[in-house]
Amino acid sequence: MGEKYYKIEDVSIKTGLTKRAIRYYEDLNLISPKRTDSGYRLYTDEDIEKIQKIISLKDSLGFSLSEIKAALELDKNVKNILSGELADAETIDNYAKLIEKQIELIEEKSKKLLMAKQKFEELLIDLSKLKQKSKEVNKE
Amino acid sequence: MGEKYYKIEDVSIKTGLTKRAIRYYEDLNLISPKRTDSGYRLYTDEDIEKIQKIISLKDSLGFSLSEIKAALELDKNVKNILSGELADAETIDNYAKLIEKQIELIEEKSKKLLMAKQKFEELLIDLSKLKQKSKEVNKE
DNA sequence: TTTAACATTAACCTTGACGTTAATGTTAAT
DNA sequence: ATTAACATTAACGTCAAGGTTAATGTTAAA
Repeated sequence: MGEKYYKIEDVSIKTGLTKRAIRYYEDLNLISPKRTDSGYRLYTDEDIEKIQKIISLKDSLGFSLSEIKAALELDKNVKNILSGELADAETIDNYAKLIEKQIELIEEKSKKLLMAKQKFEELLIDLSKLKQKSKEVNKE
Repeated sequence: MGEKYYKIEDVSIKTGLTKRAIRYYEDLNLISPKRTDSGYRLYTDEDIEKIQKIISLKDSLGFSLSEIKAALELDKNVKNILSGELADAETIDNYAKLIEKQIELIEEKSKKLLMAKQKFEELLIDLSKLKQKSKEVNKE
């Protein structure tokens, strides 16, 4: 199968990350692109999707790169099990608990986010009321 | 009115931040506690609430301290206007736009958070199905 | 074939958000 | 009056997440 490969500059353009950041993520074993014989990094579409996932987790969840690594590995391990890799009941239970923890963490963050949003929305409403009033005053 | 004041160690215990971090936030002008004649910092309940707000913004939104500062100042400016400080229509509009931006940012983060949550929930479901199957196999 | 535009590693630099240590002052209790 | 347990500032250290620079190799096009 003829897979398409991208060089690092293309990936940089596609993802918005700098080349330095992309290489840094490789240092942390977050991604592992192929190489040409001469040593150039070659990225697949999958690699790029993974990078975009990383960006999203970093920006939205405020996760550190090492937390992201843990989450991605958890995801991968579970998917391996789901696709046939054998695992005993205890292992499965442990993974399930880890996932539950992640979900709880996300829910907590969601809640706080919505609270912050609500505060801003209230401010906005108050401001628009104020604007309305000042308009009426100027009419007279 | 006899306001209650806390010293830095109490604040540290109440908020979970280290004393170093609390002083650092003061360096960044995020908080401005009173001082005793001898120079000891004195915190009010309001100060503590503000610190808790900062912690929440930092952890849930993944905001940097300077972003938090901007958001808190925006909040304060708007509240000043709402409580009587005069401002022309343009100023009000500008603040409104800034608030809208914050809200959009929060919505974006919320969306991504929920997507991540959903992925984990799907994993969890698949895992529990798998567990069910392995139980059945062991019965035979 | 030489040049422009890519790529590589290695090494040092920077910024944010604190940790740590040192030297010293203050307060409350004994 | 002394001591323990607080407090202060100042200064240097650290860690994550890259930025920047230097020296060098590769590739595609003119």
